[in-house]
Amino acid sequence: MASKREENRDDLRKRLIDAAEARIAAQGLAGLKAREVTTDAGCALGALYNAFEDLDRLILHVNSRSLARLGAALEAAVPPGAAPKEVLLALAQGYVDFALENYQLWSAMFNHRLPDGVEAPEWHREEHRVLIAQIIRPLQALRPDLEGLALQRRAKTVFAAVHGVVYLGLTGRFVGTPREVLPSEVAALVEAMMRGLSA
Amino acid sequence: MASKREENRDDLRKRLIDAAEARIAAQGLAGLKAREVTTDAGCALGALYNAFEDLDRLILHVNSRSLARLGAALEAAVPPGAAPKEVLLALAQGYVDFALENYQLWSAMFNHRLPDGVEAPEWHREEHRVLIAQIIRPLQALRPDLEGLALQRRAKTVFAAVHGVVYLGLTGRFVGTPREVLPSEVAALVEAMMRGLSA
DNA sequence: TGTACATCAGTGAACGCGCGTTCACTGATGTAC
DNA sequence: TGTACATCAGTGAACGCGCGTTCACTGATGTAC
Repeated sequence: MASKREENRDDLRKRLIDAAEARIAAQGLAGLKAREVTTDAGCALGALYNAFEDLDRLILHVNSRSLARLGAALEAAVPPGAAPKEVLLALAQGYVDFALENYQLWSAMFNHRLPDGVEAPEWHREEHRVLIAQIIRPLQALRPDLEGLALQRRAKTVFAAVHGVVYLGLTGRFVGTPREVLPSEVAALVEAMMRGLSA
Repeated sequence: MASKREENRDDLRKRLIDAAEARIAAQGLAGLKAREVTTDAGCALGALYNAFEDLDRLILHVNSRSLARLGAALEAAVPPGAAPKEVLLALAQGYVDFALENYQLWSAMFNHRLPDGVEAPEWHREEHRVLIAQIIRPLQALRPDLEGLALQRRAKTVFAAVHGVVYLGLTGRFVGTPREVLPSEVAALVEAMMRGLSA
């Protein structure tokens, strides 16, 4: 059983992640400050550096949570027993919805950069793979000719294409698809890709 | 004819843009510092603020140049007299090539953010529209049923999809398409979309 | 259970530093006559 | 063309500030006996 120290430590870590998540959701990744996060979590500034290596690591944990929530949202978006085409369409719509509803947390996942030379830890990369696996399954059914690596690449391409439309649309940067038509444009994109894929 | 003062001013502006462009190309947008840029341009730190409102404005001019070069590269990538499908494919390949060859300048266009509440000037937004126009033309031929606004949106969606694949692939962030297979994956994406579109 | 010591988490003032921007001054260009 | 004054660009030291991180200290939790 956990000692008091471990309990406290885990509790503080959780409070810090909660606070950071709330701050990012409210003000975006750039609005996250060590001072504010520790105040929100009810601890001193220095305690952050006992709980985590640095602020970047804390952000990593927030992103890890977001990724898990995204995965769950995608899973929930797919109706049970749906055909592969329906599954892909549902995943794409689920992705759009998630991005719309969790804009700041979603974009924090893509905009957070570790300092030069620092790699994301393996456990976090693994989480990414799980996400792609959700696309691979229905894609496999549509493209039985694609082998392991080629299939994996194609799944990433499908993801990246949808992501690109959502990202440019939501950040409003550059030429983006307006928010109102995002769902329909993404649907058109995925449908077009599937018709192309199954041809 | 331009007075000596105007000449000097224009010359300094040009030297600053040149220097900033070179710095960004070499070290990325985040590696651009006012001190370095003015040293490179052969002027004092303060002179920057005579020539431009602030550093952000200078970056805007660099991005404007990059955008123009991108436009020219895309135009050059399309063989004269190509069929609409070929045009779209050539544009996409041209985009991949441009991003690969001008990675830092290309990503600076997408990663530069003005301070909160500051909008990009109209002349810069206009440049974005010109880019999309290059896609609209061939797309129009493939989809004569699409009207003005819907056509424009679809063109943006096509652009954003291709951009997404290239962006995630090149930044290596998240799950990206590996660099070696970018061209073939983008080609597959565009072909699929066109088959879907013309169906 | 109690006592003495060791260990480690919590504290927040202070550090450090990067870096965009300003500003008083100098010197060059332009204007009036 | 020459002189006197006005205007504005060039200079770089100094400012200012945001903000992540450290560190000497205090106090709580754990361990030994």
